[in-house]
Amino acid sequence: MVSLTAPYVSGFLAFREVPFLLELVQQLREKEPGLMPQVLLVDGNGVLHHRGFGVACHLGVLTDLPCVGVAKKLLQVDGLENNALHKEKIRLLQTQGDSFPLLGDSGTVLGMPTGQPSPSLSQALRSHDRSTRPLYISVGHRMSLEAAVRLTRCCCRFRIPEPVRQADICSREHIRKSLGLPGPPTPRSPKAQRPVACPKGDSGESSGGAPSPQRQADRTTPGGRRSTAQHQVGQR
DNA sequence: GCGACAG
DNA sequence: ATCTTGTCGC
Repeated sequence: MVSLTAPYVSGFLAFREVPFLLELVQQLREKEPGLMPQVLLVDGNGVLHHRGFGVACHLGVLTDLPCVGVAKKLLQVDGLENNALHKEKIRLLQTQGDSFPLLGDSGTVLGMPTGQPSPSLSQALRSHDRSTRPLYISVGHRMSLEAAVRLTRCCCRFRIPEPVRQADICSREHIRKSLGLPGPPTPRSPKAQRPVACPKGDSGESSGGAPSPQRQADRTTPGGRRSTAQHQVGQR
């Protein structure tokens, strides 16, 4: 558990989160070098960024590890807009298959939106779903966009790639345990469960070698209505 | 008032 | 991020 000091400002996420992520990597290097991941999936953007250098780039440079930016929303930069046209392209991803390049006004390919990851794992997808929100994959460090997209999709059991999802789940759990526990020790009723993100079908097939552990995690709590940003964060 | 807004 | 609302599967 750490305490964040920097507030969240769009475009400056790295300045808030990277110091803690970097420290985790360094601790790993020192104490458990055998567990050092070959690549990090970072919750945020890489080059898909106002200045072409999002948190995934930032962390990549400081750790010298390959990094992939995995964002859940389109950061509207370099002329990219989450407008009707874009949404239509996203909607087509379902049927068209994979993804398309996000080309900024500058002529740079900034990223790739990816739809539902593996059709083989989710065939019930076609029940009449519209909620297909994409992931926005961008290069962080030392990896091509194509490899980043492939790797990310291989890690997806649900919408959120499993390394990111598990970091999320584990960090929330850690925080919940740390601060009293209004949680779920008894999943009693078949009704009152926490609805999980994704769709319906998923053939229970797990890829043998999820190739990449990863880093990431943090949850913030409003921390009172003081304007001073004192947020609490879980790491793992 | 309205749109933006990675997490 | 957090919050609501709605849908679907078990």
